[in-house]
Amino acid sequence: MAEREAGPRPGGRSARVQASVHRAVRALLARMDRAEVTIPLVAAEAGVTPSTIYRRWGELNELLADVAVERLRPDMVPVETGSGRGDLLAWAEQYAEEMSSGLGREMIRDVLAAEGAAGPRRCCCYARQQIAVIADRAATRGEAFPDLDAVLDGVIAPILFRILFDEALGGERVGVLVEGVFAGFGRRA
Amino acid sequence: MAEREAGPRPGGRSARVQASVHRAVRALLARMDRAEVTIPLVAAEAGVTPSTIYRRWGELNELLADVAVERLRPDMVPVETGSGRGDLLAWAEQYAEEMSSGLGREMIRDVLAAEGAAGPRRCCCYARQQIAVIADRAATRGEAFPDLDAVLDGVIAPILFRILFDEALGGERVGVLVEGVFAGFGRRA
DNA sequence: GTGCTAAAAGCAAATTCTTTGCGTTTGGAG
DNA sequence: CTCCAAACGCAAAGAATTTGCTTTTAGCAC
Repeated sequence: MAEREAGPRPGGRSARVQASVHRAVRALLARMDRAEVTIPLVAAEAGVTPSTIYRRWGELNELLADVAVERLRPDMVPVETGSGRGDLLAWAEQYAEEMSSGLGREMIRDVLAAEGAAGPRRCCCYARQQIAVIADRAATRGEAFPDLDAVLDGVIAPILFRILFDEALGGERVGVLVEGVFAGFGRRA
Repeated sequence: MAEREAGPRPGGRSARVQASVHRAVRALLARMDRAEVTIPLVAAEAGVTPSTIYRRWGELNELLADVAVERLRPDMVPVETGSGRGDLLAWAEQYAEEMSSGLGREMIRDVLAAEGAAGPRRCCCYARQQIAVIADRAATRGEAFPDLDAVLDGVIAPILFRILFDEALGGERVGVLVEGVFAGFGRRA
């Protein structure tokens, strides 16, 4: 946890530019189609020159991915329901809903479209961390809770797979996935 | 199944142009980095003018996605091993390996990066069809075989999720996934 | 076959985006 | 305070994208 975001020391000029560019991207994304957003537009909105953005991010995809990863970072701890299973179900349902929205889907695609695997990895980490919180709480209560990877494969993976490749899963289907993971416990290496 | 690919009547000029553009894309992709491929380059390689490509595909992403979907179409029936479980395992292992390769991963990302959900849907259909073949064979033999969606969620989804967001799964892990799907039978609605 | 038509391709100019060299500003370190 | 390296602005050069117009082509009716 040495790095914060993609920016250097906080407070410097560099950080201010990054912040205003990110803000500009969010503003543009809110009022126009993603296909119409261009770097010169973002630059104008942010009050910087295009070359600044080109030098820092290289291309639009990288910038959009950068912004998307930041927006995908969870901003609250999973709600507590009394049981690990309940926590996971509640969290997974909310996760599925957020990611299924038009904006959510676009952000995932932006993250995947960027070069390198850093962005996707970080998104994976976000989910993993949230689940770890739930798992820790369950352990504290003395409950059994499935392996982290089992949850990733059994719940997160299908949710994202359906959003990306097929049709978003409804809440009941998410519930079935959670049940499945809890039913299939000790089978994993 | 009224449409063939993305092209109009076969044999026309339109189809010839599409074929040569696709060929050009594959040729360029084979000898340079994807980031260096541009529409003017493809046009030159294909012997057409850039505006032809712009009018037909709009942007590079769409063209790359178009080519990628075609390349992702399975070109053979799943190998027969004697049991549904064996068939599925063999097929899933090969699928995971193909998709994990640098080229495979790039093609998936290209498909996802394009506008609209048609490309990803088609990829999903390809996998579904292949699994359906295996399931049908199993049914003919009188074997029990898990639900198609269970296989998609339990095997395909984790494979693709790991490739896209984390680290590709090894063959053993694929085997575990297949086992899991067979172990978790009638639980699904 | 001949001529007609609509769809698609070519061409080229206009526009917009991207890259790059160079000078200036800025925040931090000595 | 002074210096330095990193980052930014500016502007010109280079590429890509869009677009109006013309030409070609394949299919169809006669």
